[in-house]
Amino acid sequence: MNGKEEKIGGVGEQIRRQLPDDETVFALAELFKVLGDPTRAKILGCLQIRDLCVGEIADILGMSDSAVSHQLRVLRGIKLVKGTKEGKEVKYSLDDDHVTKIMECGLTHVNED
Amino acid sequence: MNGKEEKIGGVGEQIRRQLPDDETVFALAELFKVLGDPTRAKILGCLQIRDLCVGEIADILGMSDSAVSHQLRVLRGIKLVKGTKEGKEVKYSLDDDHVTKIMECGLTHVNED
DNA sequence: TGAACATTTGAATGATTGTTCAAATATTAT
DNA sequence: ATAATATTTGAACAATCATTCAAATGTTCA
Repeated sequence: MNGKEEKIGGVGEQIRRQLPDDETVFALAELFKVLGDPTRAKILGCLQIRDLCVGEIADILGMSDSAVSHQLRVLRGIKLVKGTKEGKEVKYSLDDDHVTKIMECGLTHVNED
Repeated sequence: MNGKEEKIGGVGEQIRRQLPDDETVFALAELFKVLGDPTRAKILGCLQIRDLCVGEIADILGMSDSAVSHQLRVLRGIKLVKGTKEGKEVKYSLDDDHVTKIMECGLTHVNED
């Protein structure tokens, strides 16, 4: 025992027990990672105003349809947005209004000081 | 005009006006990006339980002191945590309780369905 | 059927990022 | 001063990621 390793039943285990399980932490981090890209944040911002199709979002943000489609796939992947086919277009919308709450929550932090 | 470019005064401009300015979007994305790493999320989880110094966090999470210190630097960078020197240790704590609110906000989304 | 439009997909590229390792700094105790 | 402990720092490496480009898929309309 050289004092560097953790003691049996030490502080480590005591606090580890109070932490959320790994699965939860990873899911939470994954959610924030997806929100943590400016392009995706902008796309979500657009969809908070109204439902839009790929081409419209690309127009608004000045990006290629392809780039937008790639990001929408990511957003769809963790159920932040959903797309429903309408003729030859696909109309995208927020999957639930939780997203809006989380982003507002973040905005309060950003807009203070 | 081949129908692919945006019309003058079209949908793009109309919606663009309602979006938060770029500066805000980038700050928001930066915040979420920092939260979007499992290690950093865990560190914040630890500090929600109680103030801790680098070595303790490394112990709890089974990581090297160096790796923890690197991430604490990132967290300090956007004022999510603050560290105060106590002897040869540095005690870290959450900079404000906003962080906890944001993470709880995210957890509600993760724990549903 | 064939042309035009909307979206998706896959590979490639350049950029960013988390961890490791070794070395540096700072504080306390002998 | 020397040794031991705690934290920080910088360079390096592998892994991840966003965008681009070209091609593929699917849908509508003539």
